[in-house]
Amino acid sequence: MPDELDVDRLAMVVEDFNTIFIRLPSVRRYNFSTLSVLHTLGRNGPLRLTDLLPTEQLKQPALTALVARLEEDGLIQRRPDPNDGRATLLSLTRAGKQIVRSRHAERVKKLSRLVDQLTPEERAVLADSVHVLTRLTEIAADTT
Amino acid sequence: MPDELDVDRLAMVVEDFNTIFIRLPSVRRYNFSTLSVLHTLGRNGPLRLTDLLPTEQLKQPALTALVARLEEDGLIQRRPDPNDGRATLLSLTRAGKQIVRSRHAERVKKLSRLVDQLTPEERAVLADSVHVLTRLTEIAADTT
DNA sequence: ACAAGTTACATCAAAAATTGATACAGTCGG
DNA sequence: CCGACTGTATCAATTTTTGATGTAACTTGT
Repeated sequence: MPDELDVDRLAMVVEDFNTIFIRLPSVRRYNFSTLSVLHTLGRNGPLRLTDLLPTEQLKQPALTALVARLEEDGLIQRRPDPNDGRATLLSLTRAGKQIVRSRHAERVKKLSRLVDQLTPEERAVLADSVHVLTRLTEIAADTT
Repeated sequence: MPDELDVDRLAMVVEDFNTIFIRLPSVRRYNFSTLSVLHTLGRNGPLRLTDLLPTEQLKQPALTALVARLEEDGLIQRRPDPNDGRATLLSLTRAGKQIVRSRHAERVKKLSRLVDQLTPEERAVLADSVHVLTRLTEIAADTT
């Protein structure tokens, strides 16, 4: 058992965390697309529709419709892009942020309960790895 | 900067990996629900519809319909549950497994490219953490 | 400074996916 | 073996997504 990085297993673990997170009940019944859009907007500040599009698994008309619904529901704001008359800047309202935050909080809660059952040594190993994992996601953000 | 585990950041990192994975193009255009069902069946062997249901974000009629489509497409198999005349056991066909495998392979490839850009020290830290992360998902499986 | 081409988003009808209500056959406890 | 319950299917109605297309705003080359 060499101490070499098992990327296959790393991918599997991430997949499993995904499903653990997905199974967490959401406050209201927004579908996957909706929650993803809220998450992305919460994470990546104001975005134009076109810039939001590639991160979501939707075609443009579906995203337009989804965004319209979310504006109706008071979860996102649309304002003209000062640099481009055709574009609209999308961002979360306070209510939208609240939803993203509360979902994140539930995931933290879930993770905390799991982490509590680790030994102190295991927790220490995990603690050291968090910044490396973060680095990985940063590399991904740059590379893309 | 204490070496204490930052669960909040851990949750964020997992969320970010989720979106990195989600953005990977899928071979054919199956929607989220479909891919999730395939993944779950691939991971958790034959399952009855009722046992599959709680892990998916769908109501029962939608899952029934989805499963019917997947059977049509030759991605899953349905056979009677020998222990319960009402139930059906669902499992992946060879073609279904192939899809799950190839999606996993793409994620491994993506992760590999990211990992390549880490320093050896960072990779070592990550390598040590993988078994702890795996433990976490096992705890989650048990707890649920 | 303007025509031609491109980009950002909207609109619309059609297709696909999801839901709630309900039906029905199989199972279980007394 | 009866009444209650469970597992899945079916159906009509609703919601979501798509492909095609339109329109206004930007850009480029001249």
